Amino acid sequence: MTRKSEDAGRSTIRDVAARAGVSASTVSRVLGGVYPVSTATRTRVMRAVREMDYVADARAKAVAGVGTPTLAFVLEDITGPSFAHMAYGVEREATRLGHLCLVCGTEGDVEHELEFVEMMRAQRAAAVILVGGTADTPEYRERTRRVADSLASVGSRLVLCGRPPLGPGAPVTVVEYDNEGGAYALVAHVLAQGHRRVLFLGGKPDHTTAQGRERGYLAAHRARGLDPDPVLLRHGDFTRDSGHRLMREALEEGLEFTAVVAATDMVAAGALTALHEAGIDVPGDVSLAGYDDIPFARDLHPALTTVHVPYEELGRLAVRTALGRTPETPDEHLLLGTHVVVRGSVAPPAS
Amino acid sequence: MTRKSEDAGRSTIRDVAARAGVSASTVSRVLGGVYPVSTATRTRVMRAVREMDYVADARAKAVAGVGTPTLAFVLEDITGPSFAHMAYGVEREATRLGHLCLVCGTEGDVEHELEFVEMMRAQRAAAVILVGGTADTPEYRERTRRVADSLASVGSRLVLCGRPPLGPGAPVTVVEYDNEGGAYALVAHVLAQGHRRVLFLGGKPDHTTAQGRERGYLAAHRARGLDPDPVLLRHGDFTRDSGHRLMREALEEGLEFTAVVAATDMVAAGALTALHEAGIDVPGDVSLAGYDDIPFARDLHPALTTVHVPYEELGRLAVRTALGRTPETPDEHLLLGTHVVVRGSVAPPAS
DNA sequence: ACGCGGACGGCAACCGGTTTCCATCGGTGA
DNA sequence: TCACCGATGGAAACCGGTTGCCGTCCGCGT
Repeated sequence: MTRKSEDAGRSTIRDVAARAGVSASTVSRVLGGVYPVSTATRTRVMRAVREMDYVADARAKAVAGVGTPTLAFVLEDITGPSFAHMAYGVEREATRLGHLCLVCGTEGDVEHELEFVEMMRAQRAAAVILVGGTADTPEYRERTRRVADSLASVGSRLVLCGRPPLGPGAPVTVVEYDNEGGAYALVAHVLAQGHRRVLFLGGKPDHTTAQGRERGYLAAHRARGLDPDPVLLRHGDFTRDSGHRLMREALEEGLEFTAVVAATDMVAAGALTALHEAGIDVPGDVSLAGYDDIPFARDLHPALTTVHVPYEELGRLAVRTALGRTPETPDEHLLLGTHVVVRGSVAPPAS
Repeated sequence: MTRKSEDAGRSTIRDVAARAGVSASTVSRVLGGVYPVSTATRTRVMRAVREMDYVADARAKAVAGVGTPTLAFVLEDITGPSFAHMAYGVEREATRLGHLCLVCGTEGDVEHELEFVEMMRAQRAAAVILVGGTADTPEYRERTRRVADSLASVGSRLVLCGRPPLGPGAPVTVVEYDNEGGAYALVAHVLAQGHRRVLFLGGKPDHTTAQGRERGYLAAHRARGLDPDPVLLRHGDFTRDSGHRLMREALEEGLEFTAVVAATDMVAAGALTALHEAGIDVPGDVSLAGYDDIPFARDLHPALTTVHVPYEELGRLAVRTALGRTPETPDEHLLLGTHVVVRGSVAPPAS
């Protein structure tokens, strides 16, 4: 029966005080570190703390107003490489700034998203970061604006990350990257190689990220006085399987095209495999480009020409701007740039 | 001056009580839902709640013992696909069971890991899940055992996920997958094709996951009465860049081999690119295999033969066994199986 | 020797909830 | 008509911390 086994369970600050023969306030002050405490007392208290392996309950501290602040991160699916990189940036920056980091997955379900936000409001999270595109309907704006207000009313801040702003007046921080601009540059590059029938493998038609990239695709055509054939616009989602399926269908239909631009690298990866399966050479017969520049893009064969998006930086920026603000700070709207990364998957058309 | 603008900030349960003309206890009871409250009172309270957009402070509830439980997830880098899938499983299962999910990234630094665990102890997390291999030294076991004890003393549970157990007696749940077995099966498959010089691109020499896979590599050889040339064992880390570099170096050295087994799919991806860059055909000239079966493995060219690891299930299982236990439950040690997925990257050697 | 001030530490109030215990009230059966 | 009972709601204690306020004690200067 060692002395040690007397830790009958969670011990409170008063238990520690009793053992050290002082009051709870003194223990609190010793642990706090600033208030003057005599060396003898401090030693006794610290010994008791050590012997009991005491750690103050962070929740109680939070109630008293001195807790570790928390920040919440709500996304669709952390499994997607771009989301994972944003999550990485968010988490790194949050812990750098001494915040805890809560993560919630919504599976893309708006109801879940609302539930999570409400929970985070109850948690009094310093900031709630909503990540990823969504359907930009009037209801969305209305709803999200209410969410922003109710978060603001408990002192926490809503951040929209890669998601459309709500118009003026909502207490919101927006951090976006330029989907349209990136797609424009990418498609311009493809067109400059001489391609004229460029298949676009997009995402859900009402998804803002997908829409932005699609707009870039169209704009790049128009800038050259071209008007792309509507049958070249395909819609799916942002998964590898979607790219694979869409590509296979297009091939089976006998659709004519000399280049493919996918809405994400994942989609491009699936499409590439479908092309390979059909015995089509890339970029000899067909060129292919992606979007996101995930690490794997280099390892596809041929290496994928794509648009680099600074996802990690995006995440870092989201938390930095959200946390480093005073009530007077004007609402910010940041737009990060992207750039085309030219690799081997785009070449001039065959003939 | 709308009536609404009187939400001067966070409102407490007493504010709600005042507005509804009842006591705080009554509000608590209405919100709690079980205690008998007259319809009239309930209505008045609910109206006040709605008008003030009140949400009870979850931290305060937690102190009172009725909070949303929380679970913590500590990993090296959420950017790795296999980690991301585990994270997904953990998060999904946690929210399914009504828990919040905290995530911490350690960058592989043991000090950070310890700091995080201490924070989670302060948070009174229901469970702390430590994810991913590590250096299995006596100090590690000693230290981790202390961590497990101190977590247990505040009522939370340590879970080791894909990490070596600590020996008997530590209050720990272990959920592992069979690194050695998977590597054994994979390498046996490669050897069965006729390969005799199989390059192994491993991880850090003292990393348990890397060690397990390396042991499988060796065991598969010995089972055939083979004794692999030590120069065929290379060490790096689990990144794509490591695979790329190791492969290039081996090529530059003029090392002889007819097959390559990489410790992870990421490593394999980098290696594949290095092989392509050197003009080597896979699997015509050299066969290649990976480990993890990340979604991308199918889209490499050729599609990667690899070992499937049920990462998502691993994460789910970790939280399920950690949370669904009573103090009497014996400490569990689960070992999940893996299986080889044969695709196109392994073929018999050239001649 | 006396007064003064700073160092130290305890009491009690507070953070924002929950819950036990008890008082009140209206209705019912004898 | 009165005693009794169940339904309802308030006061106060509690969860586990922090901190303002104040009393005590000690050492110092004059």
